[in-house]
Amino acid sequence: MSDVGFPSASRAATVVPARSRSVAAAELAGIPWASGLDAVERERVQADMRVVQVQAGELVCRVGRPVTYWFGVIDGLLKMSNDSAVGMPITFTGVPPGGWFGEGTVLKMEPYRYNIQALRKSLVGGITAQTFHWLLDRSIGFNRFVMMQLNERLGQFIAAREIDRLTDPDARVARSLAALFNPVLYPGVGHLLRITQQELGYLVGLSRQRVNEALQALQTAAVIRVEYGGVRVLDLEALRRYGRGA
DNA sequence: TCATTAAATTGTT
DNA sequence: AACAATTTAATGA
Repeated sequence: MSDVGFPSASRAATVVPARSRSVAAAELAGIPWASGLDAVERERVQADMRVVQVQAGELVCRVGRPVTYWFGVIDGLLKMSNDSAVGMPITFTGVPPGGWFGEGTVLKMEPYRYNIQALRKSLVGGITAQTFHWLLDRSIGFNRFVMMQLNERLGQFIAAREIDRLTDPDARVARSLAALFNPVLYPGVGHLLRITQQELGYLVGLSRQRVNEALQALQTAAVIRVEYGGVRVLDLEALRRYGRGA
């Protein structure tokens, strides 16, 4: 449960040996919002971006910590827990590859409002808040990405509240999966989401057995296909509507 | 590259 | 929660 090796302004750089590295140009091309940048912007981002591998259970950022980076999942799976400082945890959201988060807090330069922890060994990238703002000031494509991101996430939170009220476990699993397959928020996922049934159970709040049962039902309904270590979506629209009227 | 072994994940009780 | 079956990853010839 230690912090990751992003050099936070105050201490981490001295406590944790630099586990972060820079990115190659080829890797940068795989990052969703990087394709819309011009050469100058891309160069600065490449110089600024740090990539670090986090182990399962490690915290990427903690509530109340000063904002230093805008983060994104390059590979793996993170869990965003939106718990209040003292109270009970409120919502759990999975963050699959292609997901970038924290722009709300980076924008306002407020402390982080969530805990983000790795559900499995993951590769996380980040750019500094300074570079984030620099991009906002000059790249229209970047602005468009962030705007889409904010808008889409709003929809996600509304959907998440609805999922919490659902009683049918199959429907809960279906909707949660649909959220993870969101092509706007998580362009890195594609049609095959790498997630174990154990991890899914942890996100949805169900036992692994029940998740397995739900996945089988969804597969029978020809909405998804269950694969080893992952789920393939066959009909995203049907997955979103599952448990409601067709 | 292939065969063997260990580890992870799944399906079932 | 425990178990067996299956799939993947790691290892070494």
